[in-house]
Amino acid sequence: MTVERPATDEGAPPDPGGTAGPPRGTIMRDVAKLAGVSHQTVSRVLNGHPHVRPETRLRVLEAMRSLNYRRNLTARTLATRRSHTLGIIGFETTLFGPASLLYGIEHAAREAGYLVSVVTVRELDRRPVLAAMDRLAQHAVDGIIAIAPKAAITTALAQAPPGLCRVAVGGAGEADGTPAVRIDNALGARLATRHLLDLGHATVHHVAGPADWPEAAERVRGWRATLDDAGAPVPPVDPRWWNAKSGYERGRLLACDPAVTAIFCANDRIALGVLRALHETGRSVPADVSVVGFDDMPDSGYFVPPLTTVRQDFTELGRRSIALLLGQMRGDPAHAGGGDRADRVVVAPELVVRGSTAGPPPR
Amino acid sequence: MTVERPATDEGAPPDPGGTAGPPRGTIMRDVAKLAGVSHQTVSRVLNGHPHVRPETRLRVLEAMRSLNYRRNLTARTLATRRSHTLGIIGFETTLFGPASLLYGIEHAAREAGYLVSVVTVRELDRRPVLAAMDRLAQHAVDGIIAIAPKAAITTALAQAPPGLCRVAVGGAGEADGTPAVRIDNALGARLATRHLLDLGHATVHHVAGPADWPEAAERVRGWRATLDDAGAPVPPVDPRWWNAKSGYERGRLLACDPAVTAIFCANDRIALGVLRALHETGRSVPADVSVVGFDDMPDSGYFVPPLTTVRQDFTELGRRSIALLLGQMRGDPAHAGGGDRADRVVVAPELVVRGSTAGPPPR
DNA sequence: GACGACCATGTGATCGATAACAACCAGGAG
DNA sequence: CTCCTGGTTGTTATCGATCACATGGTCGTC
Repeated sequence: MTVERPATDEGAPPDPGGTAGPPRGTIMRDVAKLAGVSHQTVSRVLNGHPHVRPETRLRVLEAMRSLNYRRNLTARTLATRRSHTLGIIGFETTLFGPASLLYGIEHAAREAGYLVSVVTVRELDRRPVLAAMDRLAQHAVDGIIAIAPKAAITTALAQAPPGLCRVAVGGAGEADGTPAVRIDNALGARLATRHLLDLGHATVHHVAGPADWPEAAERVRGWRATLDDAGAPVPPVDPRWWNAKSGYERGRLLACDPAVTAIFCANDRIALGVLRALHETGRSVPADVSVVGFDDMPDSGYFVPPLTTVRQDFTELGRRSIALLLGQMRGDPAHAGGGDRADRVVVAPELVVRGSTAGPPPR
Repeated sequence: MTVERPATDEGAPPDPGGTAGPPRGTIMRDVAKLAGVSHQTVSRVLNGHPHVRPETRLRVLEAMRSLNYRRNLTARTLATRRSHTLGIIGFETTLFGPASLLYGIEHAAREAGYLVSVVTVRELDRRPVLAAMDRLAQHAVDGIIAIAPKAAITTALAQAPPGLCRVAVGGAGEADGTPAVRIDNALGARLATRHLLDLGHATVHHVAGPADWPEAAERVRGWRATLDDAGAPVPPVDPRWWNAKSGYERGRLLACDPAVTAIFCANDRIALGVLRALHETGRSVPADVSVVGFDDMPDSGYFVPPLTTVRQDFTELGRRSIALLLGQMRGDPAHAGGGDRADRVVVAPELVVRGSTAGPPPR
């Protein structure tokens, strides 16, 4: 029977992969030959199929080890149509939030046995997002996760090549058929605003992020709703970019108004600018004015003073988005998308109280 | 001759890719059939080979367009052994520096026609780095770029699977055979220290980064050399982690010593902590103490006061590392590695003077 | 003792491209 | 007119895995 015969007979082909020639890596056939089995049996061992005699399995494993065999994932992908690679479309990935998201996603993907390929887009138009998806699709990714802070990305996602699973993470998760994972921005804004009102402030001013970013809009919404609920007046907002410069400029104006005693900023960078503006105009924080941020960047605790802020758990966000994507790929109906509720994951943020908030100054 | 015959004869196979069946994408054969040529001719058109009649080429292109054909890169990779994918091994990619590097690398790679796959490692031991390389190698990347701030990564890189090109970016570029791209950290430190000395300070204190990070060590070296050259005393250093907490703790100590009038910090985050410590102890910046950072993070210009710092051009760094890697892959001898000098690219940083530096206080 | 079920394994086709080689055609040299 | 050369195209093997199916044993059963 075949098991007993030595590994070197078999009609004696003229040793094509012999000693000469370019150093081609060891392949399944080499392992099979050494173990005295067929390549198919090697494949079975590799994929953990049942119906392989333990003794045979050991012999194959031993052969793989001694030849230092690694399977060629390209060939596997071609045959199975599954690349075990996920595509990530990123935007502004040098910022702390997106970078953290990327980090969390990569980690979760690896644990699930996937490699991630990253494409960053510089503008949030439909065109470059479609191009990115196309590129990823050509590279045969099994699914796509888009870091999608603006609606343009999400709508572009809906036009993905059919059959390619996708998930949007971040943004506001507008319902347009693409499963999404996001932070509850409105809740975060409520927590911040509530905190300030509870400290006794008559109202809370807000330095908002860009108006066309759903995340910024949601934070405005949560802030306004909380003020309304409390019967507090709602000051005007003037949306700006997510950086310290915006906070500084807006802060200089707010600082002139002695009625301003509490400011909720759309993110920590804006808060940094606001803090500097207040400092420069001689308004002390938190004695004269309280400030709250959003994100909990790594060093927010070392601003002057340490910043009270709303923490987003980006790692969790990454984990949840991978889970959602994999569920969808598995055909799990709970994640199928399209109107059902399980395809909208919302993660709760958390208020971190530090030294930049206190009660209003006595009048 | 074959060109004239309609696309539908050819022994009439029973329309295998017809209307029924699973929606398999269009492949080269479909295009070939529609254009009335062989699949090989389609391949020639796709790869821009000469010796294709212009008329034929147009017919093929037209067929590709009308079928919305996209070539299967997996099959191409299997046949050519080139995946047009690069592997990136990242460390601490949520920090501004590495995140920017990643961004720059991805951009440059895309322009060169490559996709990037990212693996982040959590510890800088040899083991996880080797595992990361292994994973990337299995996915058939054409080359590897490692964001390599510590020596452990670089030495691990040297053990990469033979034949796999690699480049280290960041770190200090220790000569161990791996081509490397890096910032001239010593020069950056010199610029900062020189700037402070030129302002009239008797000496410059330094809050260093972790001792086992070559980048931190190089900055210490540049700082010390500059002091030596000027005949200034060299205060002791106490290496710490790259965050604001370190700067704060060290800053509290330095603030107690009235002789301290100038502090050079190993990065902007440390500088943030130092600024806070000085502020809390009532030492004014820059009137009493001058502070310089390193990195030029996005909001350093909005610290209190705006931070004078050393700017690293991460985008350029990414561009250069891709260029080096591609040159090496091309077999270009100028980039071959192994003792020759062209495989050590050093990028010069730049001093950005803002409001945190001034002359020493009058005694 | 013949039959079928089931385990263990091998054989050949297939995934979708590229590479190597052969075939056909036209035109110029001898 | 024949031969040779080189542009244009087709045919077949190949990359390295998986998948579908066939095959040859072992075992229990009637």
